[in-house]
Formats: sequence, structure tokens, C-alpha cells
Amino acid sequence: MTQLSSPYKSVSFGDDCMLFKGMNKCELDRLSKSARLKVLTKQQYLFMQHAPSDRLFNIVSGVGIMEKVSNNGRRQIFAFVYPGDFIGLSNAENYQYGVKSLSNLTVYEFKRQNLFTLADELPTLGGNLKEIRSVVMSHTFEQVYLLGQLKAYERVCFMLKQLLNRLPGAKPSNIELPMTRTDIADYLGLTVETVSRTLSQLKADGLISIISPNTISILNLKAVEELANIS
Amino acid sequence: MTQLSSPYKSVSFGDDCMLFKGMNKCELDRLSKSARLKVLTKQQYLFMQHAPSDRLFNIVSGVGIMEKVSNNGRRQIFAFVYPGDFIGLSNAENYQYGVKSLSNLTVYEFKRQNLFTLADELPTLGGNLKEIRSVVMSHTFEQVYLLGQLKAYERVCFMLKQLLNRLPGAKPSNIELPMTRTDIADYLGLTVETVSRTLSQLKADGLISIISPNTISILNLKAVEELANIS
DNA sequence: CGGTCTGTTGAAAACGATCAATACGTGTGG
DNA sequence: CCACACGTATTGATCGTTTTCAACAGACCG
Repeated sequence: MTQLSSPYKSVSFGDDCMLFKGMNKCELDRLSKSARLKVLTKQQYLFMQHAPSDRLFNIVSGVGIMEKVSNNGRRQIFAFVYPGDFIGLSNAENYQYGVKSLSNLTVYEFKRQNLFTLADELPTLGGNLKEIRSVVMSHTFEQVYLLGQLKAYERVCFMLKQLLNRLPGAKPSNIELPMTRTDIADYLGLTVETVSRTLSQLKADGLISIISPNTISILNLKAVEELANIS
Repeated sequence: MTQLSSPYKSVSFGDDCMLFKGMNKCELDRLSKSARLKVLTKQQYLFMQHAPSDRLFNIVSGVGIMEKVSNNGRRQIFAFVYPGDFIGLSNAENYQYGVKSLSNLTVYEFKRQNLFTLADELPTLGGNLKEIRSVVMSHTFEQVYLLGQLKAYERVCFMLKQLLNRLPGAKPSNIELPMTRTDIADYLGLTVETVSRTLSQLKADGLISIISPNTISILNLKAVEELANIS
């Protein structure tokens, strides 16, 4: 019962978490009854690509990746998922991507049918799901533009900007990357080497500082944002 | 009143048109009352990027493009839209893409608010909208994979395959391209020259035949599909 | 007939990928 | 504590694909 409300408060979702937005205590209570807490350690699959898409998830804490791996071994990361993100909305029979944890990951799991039934009864929930679909769509269009039109260094800058906006705790002076260079490469449609070289170049140009491989600080935010500019 | 039902039959939507799927006569009637027929000639905008997103559209006949143009002039085509396709589903205030006709284009226009109200009252319609969102999402993920992972010749083959599946009247022996090489390039994240060269190469390899610049015939479908393979 | 738009082809340049070597960091076992 | 191995990141050299710049061909239209 307090399953939902407790992390809901502790992680301070409030407005961040689109799933719960605007719901009253009674509605949250009903929602919590159909939720189940699930905890994963590093590099575990929340669900595999092609598995029956019978569950949906709301990230409570940790970071994960949404990835598609083709039969010839190429991998594309569709998104990094952060606390408050909601995963699994699709009418397809099977997931067309897998979701894997990059860190310890805590999620709420909903049975697809339960959640959809509930969404029909609770208009706020139904509206939130619609809103989530819309946001995911919008994010995906941005990625299409990035992959179709941007140069390597623009893509990297865009990702830095995106991390700044979305990664919990990220500040220009300190971005703790939870993902490897390979993950970044597969997200941006580049190779590890190109990502590494691009970061080195940005560092040489004085735009960023690479404190450790997984800790980056942005020295010239304006310049990074300008290079990233999608508009 | 027969606004909807007449083209609905004449263009033989039936199962093709996801918006009307499974709806009974009475429901179709209500839907038709909130629809308005709109006819465009070549190269007209159905709506512009950044315009307030207060209308939604269902393509009756013709072909259009969904495009995003950035302020530095780069253009990415998100999709080609064909009869039966539904456009404009998003909760954003403004369209993040524009839609332009490539040929004469006939559409049904719905006021956003009307359609959403109706969707709340007619479960079938609401379900269809959900299904449409899901299909669009799935299509967009495919494009992300294409842009992030495929080589130029694989992208072109994928597009040929896609045209075959989606373009009305397309057969392996005869695909009438409604779009220019530039449109293809901006869809596939390539340049015109690369698209042209790739098609010439496919022709030289005996996989396709270029009857006229806008008429292509696939000679070796299996080979084209193998190169296109996304899986 | 000349102009414009679209498509094709060629040559050169640039960008990113690939192959290969090296560095760095962390954890393990001697 | 040090030596070593393993995974990850960086850097260098080279290769290949795609872009860019440029010329030309064909279709359509005034």
C-alpha cells in the first residue's frame, strides 16, 4: 500500500514522475496495489528484446538502457532511462527492445492488463499514459534528427546537454557518466573510438574537462549547447 | 454525413485505415460529423512545423512527407505518409514537424479537442488512437536503428522494401516513386548524390532496374530484402 | 530556344570506421 | 605489497565510405 507512496516521496518524484502526476491519494492507492517492486543489480535485464510485452515499468532509482540488438550483432541504444521514466508502452505483442540496468536499478512493475484496465477507470492515469507516449515520441524524433543530420561532435555535445537535463545529480561542473563509451557510441550511432576522440577534442578545445573517464565537467556550457543545437 | 463513409468505401480503407477499424455505423457517423474534407495540391503544407497542434488528419489519398527543418537549414524527413495514415497525435502544444503534400493530397481534418472528446466516449476510437501511437512509435524506432546502424546501401534497400509494403499500387515489378532523390536522401540521412550512386550501383549489380528516375523495378527482391534486413 | 529543376556521374576531400598498440584502473592471487 | 590480468579508455595510422564540389544530361515549360 505504501509501496508507492514511500519511494514516491523519498525519491521526490512529485512532478518529475509522469505516471503519478496529478493523482490523488485514493488513485495512488489503487495504482500501488497493482505494482510490485523489483530490484536489479548491474547489467541485468529487466526484460529481453522479443519477450512478450506483458509488463510495464516505472523507474524508481538507477539508470538503464533501452537497446535493440540485431541478428548480425549491431546494437542501437534507443534511450537511457532514469528515475521517473516509464517503460514498455506499446501495443505490440513483444518488446522490440530490451532494457538492461547500468547500475543498481529499482523499478515498479505493472502487469500490462492491470494497468490498462486501471487507466480506463482513472482518467488521470489514462491521461498520464497518453502524455508519456507523447514525450517518448518527441524524444525519439529528436534522436532521428540527431542520427540523420548531426556530425559526430554535435551528437556528443547533444548527449552532454541531455545528460545535464536528465541525469539525476548532474551539474555542468560534474557529470557522472553511468554508461561506458561503447554505450555512448551505440546511442549516437558512432564507434567507441570516435566518441573517445571527440571528447578528447572537446577537452583540447577547452569546452569540457575529463576528470576521470566517467566524470566530465563542462567548462563552456554555452559553446557545448550551441554545437548541440537541435532546432 | 456520408463524408466519411463514401471515401471510406471508395478508397477501400476497411482494415487498412487504423482510425476507423472496428467501428460501427453509428460510431462512424459521429466521427464523420467532426471531420472536414481538405484537398491539397502538390507541395502545399498541410500544417507547418511549430504551428499550434490543434488539428489531426487522416490521409484519404495521395502522399505526403513529415519533415523537420532546423534553423541552419538541415532537413530530416521523419516519414512518408500514405492513405490510411493518421497524423498529428501528440500532446505537445506545437507540431514538431511539418507535413507537406508530394502529390494531390486529400485528408480528413479533425479538431483536436473534438476528436479527443469523442475518443473518451467511444472506446473503439480510443483504442484505435492508442494502436496508431504504438505503430508510429514502432516505425520511428526502426528509423532510429536504420540511421544509427545501417550503411547507405542498406538504407536504400530498406526504403525500397518499405515502399513496396506501404506505397499504394507498388509491386516489385513497378514502384512509382512520388518523392525526389532529395526527399529520399533527407529521409535516409544521406546526400542526393549518395542515394543516386547507390541506386546506380544496385542497378549495376542487377538487383533493380531504373525504368525512369521515378520508376523502379526490383529484379532480385530476395537480395534487396537481405540487404535491408533489420532484425 | 534558353532556363530551370532534377538526376547522374566524376574527382577530391573529409569524416568516421577499422585495425592496432598503448595506457589506465581495479581486483585477484602470489 | 607487488605482479599480473582483465576490462575500459585513449591514441595513432590507415582505410573506406560518404560528402562535397563540380560538371553535365535529360525533362519540362515558358
